[in-house]
Amino acid sequence: MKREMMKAVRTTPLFRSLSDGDWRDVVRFLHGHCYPADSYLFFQGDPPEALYIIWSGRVKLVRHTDQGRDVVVTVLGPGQLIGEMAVFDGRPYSMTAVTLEETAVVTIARNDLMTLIQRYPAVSFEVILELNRRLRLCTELVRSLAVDRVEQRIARALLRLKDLGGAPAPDGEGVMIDIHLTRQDIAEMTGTTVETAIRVMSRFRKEGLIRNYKGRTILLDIKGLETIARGK
Amino acid sequence: MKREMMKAVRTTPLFRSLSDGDWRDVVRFLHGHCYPADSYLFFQGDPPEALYIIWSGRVKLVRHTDQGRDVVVTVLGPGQLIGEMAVFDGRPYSMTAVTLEETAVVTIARNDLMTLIQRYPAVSFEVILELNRRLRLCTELVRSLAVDRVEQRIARALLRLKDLGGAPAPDGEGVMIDIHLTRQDIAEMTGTTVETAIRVMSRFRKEGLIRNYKGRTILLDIKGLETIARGK
DNA sequence: CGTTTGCTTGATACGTATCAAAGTTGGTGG
DNA sequence: CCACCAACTTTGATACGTATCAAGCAAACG
Repeated sequence: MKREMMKAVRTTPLFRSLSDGDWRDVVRFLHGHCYPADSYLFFQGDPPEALYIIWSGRVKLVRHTDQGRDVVVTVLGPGQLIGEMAVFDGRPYSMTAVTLEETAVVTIARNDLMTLIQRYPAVSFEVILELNRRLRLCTELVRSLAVDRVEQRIARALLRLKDLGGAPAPDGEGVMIDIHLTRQDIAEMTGTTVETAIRVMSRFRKEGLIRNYKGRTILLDIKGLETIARGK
Repeated sequence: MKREMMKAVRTTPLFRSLSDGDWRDVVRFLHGHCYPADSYLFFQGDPPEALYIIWSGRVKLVRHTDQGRDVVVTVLGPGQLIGEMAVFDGRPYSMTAVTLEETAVVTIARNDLMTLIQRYPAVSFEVILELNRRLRLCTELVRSLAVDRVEQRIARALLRLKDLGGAPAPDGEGVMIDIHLTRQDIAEMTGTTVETAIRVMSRFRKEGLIRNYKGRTILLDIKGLETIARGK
């Protein structure tokens, strides 16, 4: 089990370019952990202890407000990194990481990681690429929040989630987003309220764009959603 | 002049940890350029040619929409990098870079930069730190756009700009934001319209929070702006 | 000067938040 | 297996913030 987990992590972008010898060196620093659904990997403001690499499951990153309203900045899945930001600059985690379902992760302690990226420049470069990817996504999210209306933002969010956790619908047609998300999560991903998120999703359903199936959302008309996402 | 420019770049975060010998190697790849106000360093969608390091002046990064409305994702000043994202992953620039005033930059061609970061791991690490910083700012911007009202977003923007281009007011009291920004720019930084931005700024002025001076904004009551920024 | 560019104000319409209440679902224990 | 509870979803009525449209004004500029 643990061996299998490590093997999967070895093919992760972060480590894929290491030689077998280097990998044997690196693997000593890795630790496996498993969390049930709705548990916290760390909280916004905690000191940076470790980098997390998701092996299985999904994790949302939530940015809290002084007041009650939270924002789900992103949802991450297998192979992706959590906590890199804090780990590299040593400042507290800027978001809270919450599991959406049972999740297994591999961690590397901050100090060990710092050693590794000095020893293996290729790992460094993969980190740069990953930060890059995040920054591009984040920039696009900023644009969307700044100029799109709720309907467009939700359409975009659904399409993004499809890319992250899409699977053919277990019954009939469509692409299922196989991630446990509440309407509240959708609302927090799109900077709106539960009620509005529900209203929009209902309308999408009535228009045949999406469909519900055991608490999951199935996308029926991706072209249609893309049209809405781009603002008609 | 050019020598002076290079000397300044040497103290930039990206290169500060290089030895004198390494620096002599690096400096061969650097090129100086100067742009008047309102000129374009590159456009969103252009292939990534080079990394830019600002020596003097200010540059805004604008993300365009399919429709007309643009978003100013950030404003950058001396010592900061432009175009890193595209340069590292090789994909087109995700934003357009426009000078807000006369601006001098140092550039490194994409290929040369790739060579450098392989040769000098310390540079790699500085890149990671810079991407980190950007990502933190971008995340906070997302949060602000998602949950804050316009008034709060503008207060936040003013405080950020103060950190970037703040200087003691040339007359009387207050801290001047020494950057040429139109109300349109403010609106595009905060995801609102010119008219709304103007209304909010006018109210701030009437309440004694800010003041105008030769086309610049002077912050008179930073505590007050911080109170508004945090939502009453 | 006239023309452009940016600033300002007002009237109105629309999108979305807010508050309230009821319906639905899944899980738990009797 | 059913009853119950808590969490989540749904719908409606209303209020509020902000966009939009329109028009006038000031300053910069060739």
